[in-house]
Amino acid sequence: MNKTATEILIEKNISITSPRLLIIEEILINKNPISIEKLQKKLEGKVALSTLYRALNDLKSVEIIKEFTTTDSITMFEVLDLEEDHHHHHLFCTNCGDIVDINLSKRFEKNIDAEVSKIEKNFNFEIKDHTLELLGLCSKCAD
Amino acid sequence: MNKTATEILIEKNISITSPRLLIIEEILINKNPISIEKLQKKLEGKVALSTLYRALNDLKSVEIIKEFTTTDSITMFEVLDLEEDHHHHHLFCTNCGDIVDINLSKRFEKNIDAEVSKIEKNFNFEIKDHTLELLGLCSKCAD
DNA sequence: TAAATAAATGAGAATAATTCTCATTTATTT
DNA sequence: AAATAAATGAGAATTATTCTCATTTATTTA
Repeated sequence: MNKTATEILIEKNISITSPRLLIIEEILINKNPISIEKLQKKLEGKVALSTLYRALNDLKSVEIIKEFTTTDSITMFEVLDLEEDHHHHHLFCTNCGDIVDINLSKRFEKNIDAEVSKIEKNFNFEIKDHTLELLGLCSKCAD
Repeated sequence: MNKTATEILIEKNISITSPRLLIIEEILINKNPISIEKLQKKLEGKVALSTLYRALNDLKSVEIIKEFTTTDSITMFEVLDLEEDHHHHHLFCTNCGDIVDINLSKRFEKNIDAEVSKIEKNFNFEIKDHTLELLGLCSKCAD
């Protein structure tokens, strides 16, 4: 069963406040990563802008959420999946900006790992993580 | 043989000015993508900051360079490879921020394409492009 | 469970990155 | 070489984000 926002805060041992709950819930509702812009709109009137930024940083520092920036410079947030292995990849709609989380098959992940170890040797790089980013049009935007 | 900065500007039919030449040369010298911060430092005293930003936008709009943002929000620029197929991937050093261009084997690219078409169907997404981002430590930063 | 303490919030000021304005300079065309 | 068009530099304006501090809310203690 899914954790509630309150449970998540308790688990991470930080105090339970209304802005934090609202923010976590909003990101959870969205299921996929959400842009700061959308978050702002959704929480308009409920959470002050300064609080939004500060609370997002608080939630990041206890690893409840993760921030990343898209290749075209949009700041996004996603809830970190606490229990499961949360390695995943992203599907970007280059038209509306929506991002969808995807998992690759185990078999293909193994393929990637094999290729990655070759690259590690060739480039003398110690690779810790990877993501495959897929860019295109979501069903709505494809018409 | 490699094109000179002047030749690149002529080819794209935009006027040849000293800031544009200096910027292209600086990005070319670096071989790999360069951050706006580094570019700024390198061109300090030679190109006004407002000109730097404007010229970068000009060069982007005629597709001489490409801008992208790293997952941790650093703005980067790279010269687009005019002749060759320029599909490539990036190796990110999470410590010093350096980025190295890499090519995957043809075989592995085909693997990716196959996996990607499955995902297209499953998610009803029209995928146009992909990049594999590898995150880790470059040889210097690994100690 | 109320009082004391600690932490978080909201509003707006401060900062940083980027874009805009406009008078001057440089490039291109005639 | 003169006329026209385009680009530059300096600093003002804008936008995203962080910071400050008085007030409010949450947590701890008695």
